[in-house]
Amino acid sequence: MPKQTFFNLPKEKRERIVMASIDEFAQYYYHKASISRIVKNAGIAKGSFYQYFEDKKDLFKFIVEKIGQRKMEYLGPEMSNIDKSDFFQVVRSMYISGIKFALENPRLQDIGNNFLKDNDMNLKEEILGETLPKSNEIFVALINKGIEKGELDSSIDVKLTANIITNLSIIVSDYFFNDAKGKDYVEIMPLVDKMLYILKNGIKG
Amino acid sequence: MPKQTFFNLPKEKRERIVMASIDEFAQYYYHKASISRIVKNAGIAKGSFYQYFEDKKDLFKFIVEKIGQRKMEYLGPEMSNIDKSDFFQVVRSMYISGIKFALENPRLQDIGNNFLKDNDMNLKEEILGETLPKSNEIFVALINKGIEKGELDSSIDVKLTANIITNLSIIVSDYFFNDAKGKDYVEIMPLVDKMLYILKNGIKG
DNA sequence: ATACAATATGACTATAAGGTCATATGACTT
DNA sequence: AAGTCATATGACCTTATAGTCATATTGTAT
Repeated sequence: MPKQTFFNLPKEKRERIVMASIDEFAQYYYHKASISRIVKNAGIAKGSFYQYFEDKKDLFKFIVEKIGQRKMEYLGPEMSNIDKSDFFQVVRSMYISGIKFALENPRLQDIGNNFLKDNDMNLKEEILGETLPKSNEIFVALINKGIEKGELDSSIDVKLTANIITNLSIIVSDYFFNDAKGKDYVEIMPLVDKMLYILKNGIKG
Repeated sequence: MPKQTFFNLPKEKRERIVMASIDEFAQYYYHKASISRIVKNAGIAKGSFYQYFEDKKDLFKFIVEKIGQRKMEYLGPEMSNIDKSDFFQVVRSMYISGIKFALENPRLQDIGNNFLKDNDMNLKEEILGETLPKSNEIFVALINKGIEKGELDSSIDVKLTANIITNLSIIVSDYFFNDAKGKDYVEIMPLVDKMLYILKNGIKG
């Protein structure tokens, strides 16, 4: 957590620091990000930075939390529909919201995705704490309900399936941004639907 | 490419350097790996290192190529069966061989996986060159043949499917090592089969 | 005006990185 | 024994990092 001093700062200054940090982390990710560059771009003194944050990790944690909150603004509404819609509708909305978030917040998406891919388990544990498992648990619950309702094949491995669905969401947005670049928002839906078709029916002829 | 000097070295010394490098990259990955630590652990002088390699990237590229070769020793035999077996048999063998490689070469697996996840596209491009797209192309060809033979649903998006299959192979071994840790070799097959079941039939009830 | 606390500052420390280079060593040739 | 060449060496260079700290500035309350 940033120190109280940081929160006492005028909003404009706080935002300058946050912006400079996001720029830095988006370009250099955590390990290669430089506090010296951040303070230079934010227009504050090095010493001031350490009046606001404990250290680099403290700042990064703050930024990652901000990203999480932002993403929740996209996913939250879809998750409240969980009980009304059927399984594939919910997954579909979540994938689309995920890509929409990525489209509208490319730098945040970049930081978040890279962080999730990072192999520094200590860092991940310290920063995500108990947040990480939660995403999977949501899908586990969703899948179990889908099975009860008969929407899903009861013979699937629930945990593995939850894992696949989580990862497919990353795959579909990576695919959208890398392999199918240049496309715009309207082209998301067909891609997501193609992926969901495979998830639903498999690829067997 | 390492300099000629490196290849002139006695085998024992060369292997000491390779081992120390693998240890270093497995623990610190590319960006945080330290040449100073490598030369210390290999028992050679810093100056000597630069008689053998152009720079850090040169060494890493050499190690990544070695890993690729090693992995091909596992996957190669399966790929020669491509024409005989049916689609899902081939994919199954490749997944299993992949996990077997990971089990028997955990440090190499670690370096390779982390490198593939890395977002430093420059580094990836410089090191993989044209190797990266090839993996996907193999699956594209395989899928097209599967469709021709009627083994696969002809309405699937081939490129997307190839992408999914490539990524599922990473997912299944990550899952095996992280979420299902402690399990031993015999427990791979059911896991792979569960995943293939989903790929084949989907999860719809 | 004075006193006090919060904030701002940048030179500084300590550490480590990748990479260089003049010199030393040792083996093989003549 | 002299000369040549590949190899070995570690002190050294530059550059960068995260983090510290004594001092200066500012705003506020009295």
